[in-house]
Amino acid sequence: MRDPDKPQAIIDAAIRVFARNGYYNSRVSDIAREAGIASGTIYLYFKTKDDILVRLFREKMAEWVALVRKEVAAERDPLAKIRKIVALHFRVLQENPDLAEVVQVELRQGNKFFRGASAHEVSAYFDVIQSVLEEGVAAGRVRRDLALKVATKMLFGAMDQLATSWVLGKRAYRLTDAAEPVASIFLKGVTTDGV
Amino acid sequence: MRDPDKPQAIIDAAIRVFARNGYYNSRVSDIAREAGIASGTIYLYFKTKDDILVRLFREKMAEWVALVRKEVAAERDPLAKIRKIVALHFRVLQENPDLAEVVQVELRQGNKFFRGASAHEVSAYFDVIQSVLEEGVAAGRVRRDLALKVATKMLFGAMDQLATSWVLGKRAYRLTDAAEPVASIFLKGVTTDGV
DNA sequence: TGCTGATGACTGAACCGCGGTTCATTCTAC
DNA sequence: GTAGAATGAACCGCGGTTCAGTCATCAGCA
Repeated sequence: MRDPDKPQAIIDAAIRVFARNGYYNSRVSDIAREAGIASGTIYLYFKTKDDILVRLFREKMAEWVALVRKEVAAERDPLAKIRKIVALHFRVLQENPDLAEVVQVELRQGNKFFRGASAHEVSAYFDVIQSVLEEGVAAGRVRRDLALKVATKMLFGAMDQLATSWVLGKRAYRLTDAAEPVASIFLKGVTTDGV
Repeated sequence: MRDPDKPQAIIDAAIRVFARNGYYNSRVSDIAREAGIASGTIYLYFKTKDDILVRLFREKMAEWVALVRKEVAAERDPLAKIRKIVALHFRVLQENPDLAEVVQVELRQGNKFFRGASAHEVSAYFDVIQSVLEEGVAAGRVRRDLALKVATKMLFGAMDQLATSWVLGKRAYRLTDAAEPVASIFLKGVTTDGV
């Protein structure tokens, strides 16, 4: 019987290897060595090299969205939910530097991901953000005339850029320190005035 | 004598080819065909395939920053300058769809660009944004306690994400329509209150 | 003006290294 | 003994790069 833990082990090895060398500069044999198996074995569990990256991303993104959903549900106040999302976004990346490297830098290869295989997973994350903003509008805490889709993309883009800068800057500071200012600036931008 | 227009022609051809097929799926011979020359000729003007992408990006980014600097200088009010930057950012991309495709999707390959060759050009753009925010603080229009670097990255990230979504969504709407909401939300987030 | 040789841009077929993938063989567990 | 998981050397297609040959241009000369 095929080892059910092996795909996971391969994905974990791939994250380390891609973080170190980048996707295009990593050989399948490098991943195999990192995982302590033969290169041919990888093809028992993954169709192609691309398939490793796609499944890596899908798996991590699904975990991420599930975590965010859970934490957001535990919060009452819509504005606190936004703060929670930002804090979580930065905390997950800070605590998983290899994953951060792959997600922020390597995973932007061509169309393949954001346009292709994982569009669904990414838009699930957008949906979470947008729902929270909708709640905020319903509760009268967020401007009723807010362009929701634009605001959603802005928040994601802002977090994403902070994360990318942090990764490219060799993680020289604590990303989580940016959570408070990011959330504050964004919230000031979208909330109703006299509150 | 070497044709001084040829590098430009090659870069323009490369933009079209990369926009169509992506960087890694484009052969040097594809670029040559698009430019109407032989593949070997490219190596008279460019050291390697990577060199094409690096110089393409540097050239376009330098043009971009120069344009933004000029337009910003023509404006007095710091807040109007921010609005100008956002409008320009979106307008340039909207008017150059092939360039937009390359910049938003293809140019994110691995470390090579944002970490490597073109870090300087990118940070010049960041500097423009940050200077404007500083002016705003000096003029009392922007909150004095604003985390400038964070706000700068947030604005860039927000614009970048809107642009990326627009490109990935096959440019189904007018990107410039997003300029007003993006600028308004951002400005509401960073300006001093009672103004 | 027409001829000639030199210069160097241009060409594109062929080369060659790389690395993803395969598969004949070996190993392991039951 | 057997099924099927694992191995890893070898295969092979791809495409970036090279370079020997071709062609265009022009200065010098009769």
